Amino acid sequence: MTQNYYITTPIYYVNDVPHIGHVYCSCACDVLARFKRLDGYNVMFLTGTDEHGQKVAKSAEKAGMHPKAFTDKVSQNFRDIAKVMNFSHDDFIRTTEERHYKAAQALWSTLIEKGDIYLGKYEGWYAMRDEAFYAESELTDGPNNTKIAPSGAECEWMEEPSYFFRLSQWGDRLLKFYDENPDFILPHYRRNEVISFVKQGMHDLSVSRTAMKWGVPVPNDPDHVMYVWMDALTNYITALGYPDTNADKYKAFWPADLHMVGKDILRFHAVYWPAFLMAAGLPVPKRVFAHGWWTNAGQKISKSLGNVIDPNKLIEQYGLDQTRYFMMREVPFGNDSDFSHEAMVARINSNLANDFGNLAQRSLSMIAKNCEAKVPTPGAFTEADRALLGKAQNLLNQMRETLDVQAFHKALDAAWDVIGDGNRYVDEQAPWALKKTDPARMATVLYVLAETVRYVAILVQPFMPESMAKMLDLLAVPESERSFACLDEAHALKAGTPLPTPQGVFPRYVEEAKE
RNA sequence: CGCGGGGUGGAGCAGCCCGGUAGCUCGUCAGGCUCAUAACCUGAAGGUCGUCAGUUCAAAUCUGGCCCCCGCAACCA
Repeated sequence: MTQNYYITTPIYYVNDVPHIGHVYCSCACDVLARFKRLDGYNVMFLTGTDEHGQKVAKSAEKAGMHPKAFTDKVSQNFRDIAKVMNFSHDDFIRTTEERHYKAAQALWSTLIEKGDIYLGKYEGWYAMRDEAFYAESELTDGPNNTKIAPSGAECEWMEEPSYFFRLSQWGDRLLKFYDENPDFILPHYRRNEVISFVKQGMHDLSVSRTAMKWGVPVPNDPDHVMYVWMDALTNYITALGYPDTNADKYKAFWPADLHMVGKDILRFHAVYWPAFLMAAGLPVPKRVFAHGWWTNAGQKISKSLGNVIDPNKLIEQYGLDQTRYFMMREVPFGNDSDFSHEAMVARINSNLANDFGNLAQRSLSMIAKNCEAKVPTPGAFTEADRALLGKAQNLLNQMRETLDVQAFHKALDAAWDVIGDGNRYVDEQAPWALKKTDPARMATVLYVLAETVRYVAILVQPFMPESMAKMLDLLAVPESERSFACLDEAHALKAGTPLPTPQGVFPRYVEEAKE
C-alpha cells in the first residue's frame, strides 16, 4: 500500500511582494515533497495565498479595484514565483475561493454548535495600521492624547461586538497533547517557547470583526466577517475537500504530516490551530516546523531598509538550482542565517563546481576518452570499490533520517560526504595511470565512479531537479529509472550503454571584472 | 528574581546529556597529482573552549556566581 504524505506552506499574505522568505519556506517544502514522491509516497503539497483583511481592502481601494479583482491580480505574483522556483505543489489555494468560504463557514458552524465560539464584546486600543489590539501596558503616549503601539502605529479606543473562541478552555488539553507528541513542534527550543506561552494561561481569542468587511462572512450574522486565523488556518483542510470528510483527499491526507511555517506564525499553528481542530473533533496535524529568517549581509531585512532580497534577481545572477541549494545547505534548518554574495559564491564554487560538478566531469571525460564513450565494463570489485559503493548505497537511509526531522543541511552534508570520498577515490586509484598499466582495472574504477555519481544525482534531485536531470542524462539513466526504488544493484548502470558527450553541470561563478 | 537558547583557533558550527587524545566546513601556508570546471588529494600553522570559583586523580564537558549576545515580544517567511 502506498503511504500518503501531506505537506503545506503557509498561505502568503497577498499584499506582500514575494521575497526570499516566502521562497525559502516553499523551497523546503518542495524538497520534502519531491523527496517523498521519489521515495514512493503519494504526496499532496499545498501552497497558496491569504487574501482577506483590511490591508488588502485598502490596497485594492487605492488601486481603484474591487478587492477580488485586486487579489486576482496580485496573487498571480505568488503563482509566478512558484513557477520560476520550480516548485511542485499539487494545489494552489486562495482564501477568496468558493471552496474556502464553504470550508471556513462549516468549521465555524461546528465550533458554534460545540459551544466553543460565542458572541461577546471586544474593547481595547486598536491600531489600524497593524490591524491589532494592544494592551494598555504596551502603549506609550503620543502627541494630542493619542496612544502609540510598540510598532509605532497610532491607536484608538475601540469597542465592537466580536465572536470569541474559548481558547482559555484548551490549555490543559494542548499541554497534554504536546507532552504526548514531543516532536509535534520542531525545533525543540521553539517547542519550549510555545509550552511556556500556553502554561501562562490564555485568553479567549477574538475571531471576528465588524469594522472590516473584506473577509469570509460569519454564518448567520452578516455584520461579522472572520478574523484572520479562523479564516487562514482552515485553508489546510479546505484543499482536501472539507467539510466533506469523506472526500478522497481528506481521507488520504488529513491529518497533515507537516505544516512548514516561519517562526513568527508558529504560535498560530502550534496553539490556535490544534485547539480549533480539537474543538471541532478533527485530528490534529502531526508536525509544525518553525524555520528561521534570513538577514542580508548581517542586516535585518525590511522594506524600510530597502534590502529585501528578490528571488528573481538571485536566480538571474546565480542560477535556479544554485539558489535552491544555497538556501538548503547554508543554514542549519530552523536557525536564522545570513545571506551574502560571498557565501553564495563560496557554495557555488566550492560545493557545486569543484566538489560535485568536477567529480562528475572528471569521471565522465575519462570514460568518454578511454572507454569509447560507453559505460565501462567492470571487473571484480576491490575493497575500496565496495567501500565507496557501500557508502553511496547507505546514503538513502541517511537522507531519509535527516529529512524526517527537516535537517536539510545534514541531508546535503551526507551527500557531500560521499562526493568527497569519490574525489579521494579518484586520486587513490589514479585511473590515468591505470590506463597504461591495467586498462581493465581502469574500467572498473571508472564504472564505480559513474555508479556513485548515479546514486548521488538521484538522491539530490529533490534539491536541484534541473541540474540532476542533466547529470542523469549524461549517465544515460532513463527517466523511468530515477526514483529511489532504482537505488540498487539491479538498476545499476549497464556496461556498454552509450553516453553523451560530457558537459559541465555546475559552472564556476566568476566575478565580473571591476572597471 | 518571567521563561528559554547561546558564548569553542580568522569566519561559521559540532562536541557538553553518558567527565579522560578539542573535531568539521571555509579561509591561510606548504607539498602532491595532472584525469578534471586553475578543479582534486595530503600535510601544517592557528584555540588558557566568555569569566571567576568549586567538585574531581582528571572539566569545553558537572555545580554555583558574574559578564555579554539572542529568542519568546513590532506588518513581516
